Amino acid sequence: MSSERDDLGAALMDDLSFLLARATAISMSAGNRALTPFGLRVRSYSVLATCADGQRPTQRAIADYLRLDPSQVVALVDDLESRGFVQRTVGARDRRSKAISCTPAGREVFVGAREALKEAERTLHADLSPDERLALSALLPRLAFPTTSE
Amino acid sequence: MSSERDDLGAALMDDLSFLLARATAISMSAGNRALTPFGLRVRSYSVLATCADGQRPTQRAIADYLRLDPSQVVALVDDLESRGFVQRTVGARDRRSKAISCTPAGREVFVGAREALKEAERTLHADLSPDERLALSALLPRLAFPTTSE
DNA sequence: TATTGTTATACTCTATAACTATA
DNA sequence: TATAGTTATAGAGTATAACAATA
Repeated sequence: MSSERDDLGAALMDDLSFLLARATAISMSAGNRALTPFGLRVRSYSVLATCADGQRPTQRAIADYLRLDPSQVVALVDDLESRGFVQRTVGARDRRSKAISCTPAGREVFVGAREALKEAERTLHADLSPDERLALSALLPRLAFPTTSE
Repeated sequence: MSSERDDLGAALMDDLSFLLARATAISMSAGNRALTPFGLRVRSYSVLATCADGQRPTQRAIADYLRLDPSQVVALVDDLESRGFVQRTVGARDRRSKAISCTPAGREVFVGAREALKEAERTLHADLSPDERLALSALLPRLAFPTTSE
């Protein structure tokens, strides 16, 4: 071991893309592990989260927000719907669209899953100071939702 | 349009994992696009970067540093080697290991690729202030190389 | 016995294109 | 014509297990 960090790839250490990718890999790995007891993965959890607070987003809105292709959302909603966590409802005004709503069962699993995720994140970022965490909470949204049209 | 950001998933907006994942997706997409002219992808570029400055890391060291499975490194090095960008050399002391070294051709393509990546990143993060960029450069390594053993 | 690289396999994720039904 | 959802498919990334050569 002895810290691979300093030894290799000096060129990569000031590469925000690389750092983001590595941080995300660690985070997703821990997240998926934490969500396993709930039968969810980071991906399906995030879909559930878009409707868990009582909103009824269309699949298109979910796709845009999560930055997924609409066809991926189909599969994710299929999965969540087959387990009774969400429901599709044909749009009233626009009958092409489907509003996704969270069932009580979905809401329940979401609440537990969210706690498990938060706990995993706490463990993972235990060595960050409150200030650092605050700074990240302010900075990451800038990267995740850039004004520059991707 | 009209900013999907505020509308959906309030639960996700304070979720560092989600923000990381979304930022990474944007960054990787832009990175892969920028690297296309060089016949590289973010993944193969990062392997090249570990030896481009003249170091000769083993595949195992590369796997640890990039957080890849050793079997993935095999495929990536195969690809880079087949195009003459890197070379495998059997380790002198430990004949099990293979030192990966960068060829002049590899070095050349790396330099161009690195510039293209930096340029893409500049465009993507154009709306960040120098202070914000500095803060990210300090914070992201903390997430990418946590002291907590993953 | 343990480790490096390798092969193989299966699964997840990503990216496209095309189709349907509505608008 | 254009858009929401869907289906299908191929390619890239991830995760495991097992094996040969070497330590």
